[in-house]
Amino acid sequence: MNMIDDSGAKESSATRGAYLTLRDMILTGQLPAGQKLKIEQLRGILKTGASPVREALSLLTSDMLVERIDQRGFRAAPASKANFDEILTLRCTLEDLALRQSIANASPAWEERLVLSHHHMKKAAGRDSAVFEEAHKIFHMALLANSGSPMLERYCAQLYDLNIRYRYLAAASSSYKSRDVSAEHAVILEAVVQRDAQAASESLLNHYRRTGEYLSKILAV
Amino acid sequence: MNMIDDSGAKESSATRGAYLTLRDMILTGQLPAGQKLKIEQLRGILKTGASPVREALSLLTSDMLVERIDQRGFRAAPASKANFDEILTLRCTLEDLALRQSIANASPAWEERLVLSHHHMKKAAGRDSAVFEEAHKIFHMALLANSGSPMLERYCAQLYDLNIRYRYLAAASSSYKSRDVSAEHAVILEAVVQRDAQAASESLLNHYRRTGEYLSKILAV
DNA sequence: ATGTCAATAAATATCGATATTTTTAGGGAG
DNA sequence: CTCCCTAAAAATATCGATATTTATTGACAT
Repeated sequence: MNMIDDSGAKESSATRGAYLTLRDMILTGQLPAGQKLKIEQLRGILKTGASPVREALSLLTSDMLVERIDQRGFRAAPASKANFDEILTLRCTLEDLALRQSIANASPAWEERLVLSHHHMKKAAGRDSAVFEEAHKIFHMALLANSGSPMLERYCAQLYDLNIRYRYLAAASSSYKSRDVSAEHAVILEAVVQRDAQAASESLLNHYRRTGEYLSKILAV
Repeated sequence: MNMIDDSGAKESSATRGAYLTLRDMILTGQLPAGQKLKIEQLRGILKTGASPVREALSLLTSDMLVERIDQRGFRAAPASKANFDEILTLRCTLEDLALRQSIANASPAWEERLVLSHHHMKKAAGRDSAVFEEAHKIFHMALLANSGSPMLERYCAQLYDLNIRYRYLAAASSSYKSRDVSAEHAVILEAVVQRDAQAASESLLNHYRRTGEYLSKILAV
């Protein structure tokens, strides 16, 4: 009956907490790709029982962030240039589809949501990297959020996260500052507002491919 | 040390056993779409502890066959015409991509594997429905298995299963006998052997869309 | 009647202990 | 020196019991 404690937020369930923490640790590289994830070890970090840890790892399997080998435990999903290229290709295919569907279903509410998330992202530009990352994801997901296709959006979100992981892996988000990504974002938004699906898709895909090229060099095999 | 017992197969882990059984029960409709999945109830059916059941359900979340509502348990993923249409669209997009990549990477080994799986499927045509279903899936997955893109193949396999579920839902595989699907399969295979990506993709997508139309009518809202 | 609230029942989530399995390490035989 | 087999250690997987949370029921006041 004493939930007045710690962070103030609702730590709904131990499993969910473990899931979110582990997810973050893998995305940011605190848990390196390919590393064995031992239950006892994680129990220590997450300060919870074995069941929630185990269940969180099972859930992370959905997101392809963790691999499960029957009877032999879990490991952080391995990373490779081939995997990165695959993610980029899939992202281009699926986001193209999602963006076009979103534009086809365009509504004032969606447009407003887009403008707002773009605004928030711009405001977060100078701030803490983690804050910007969050806003950046929200903007990009908002672009796809009107497709009327929940599964498609889920796949896109998954792939987005997998891609983020490579960004962290390739040297703590230095890629953003070196290029004028904010101009690219503005171009995408403008095309969407104009309901120009072709232009929107092209600029979105180029946005990804440029970052992809950059990361590819760094990941060079 | 006495593993001489029952079925003869290796029931590797309780979790895996539960996963496979539950998966089958959901795909075939023994566990109806949207149904609440209570741990105790499943424990009885699967004759195992709560932990493996829970973990199996978490894993089925990956496959979008089970929904997890934090603190409120699990339920079989709901089914709807909208969901069915979404699956069909995604399947067409992703399998098109996978098939074209597979053909681009074509090799004698892959071609032989294809011919064999096609042969096995034909032999299984008259047999038990479950046997044919298995062979049918293997043939279709073999078409995509040369894409060099594991994630893409995983998505395709997932979507294939989700689609199967609707077939069961729409009246126990009567759709197969009513149409000459075996001819369609032969056409696809032939196009692939000829390395004609365009023709292969078109016949594959038509194959799906025809079945889709048929099911759509039955699922009529 | 109807809506609210407390008490009860049911189900989920979590813990701690134990059984199983895999990995590691050590000690001869070839 | 290498290979294989066995014993010990470590880690995973599973069970049974308990704590928490959600859902249900029925009494009571409006």
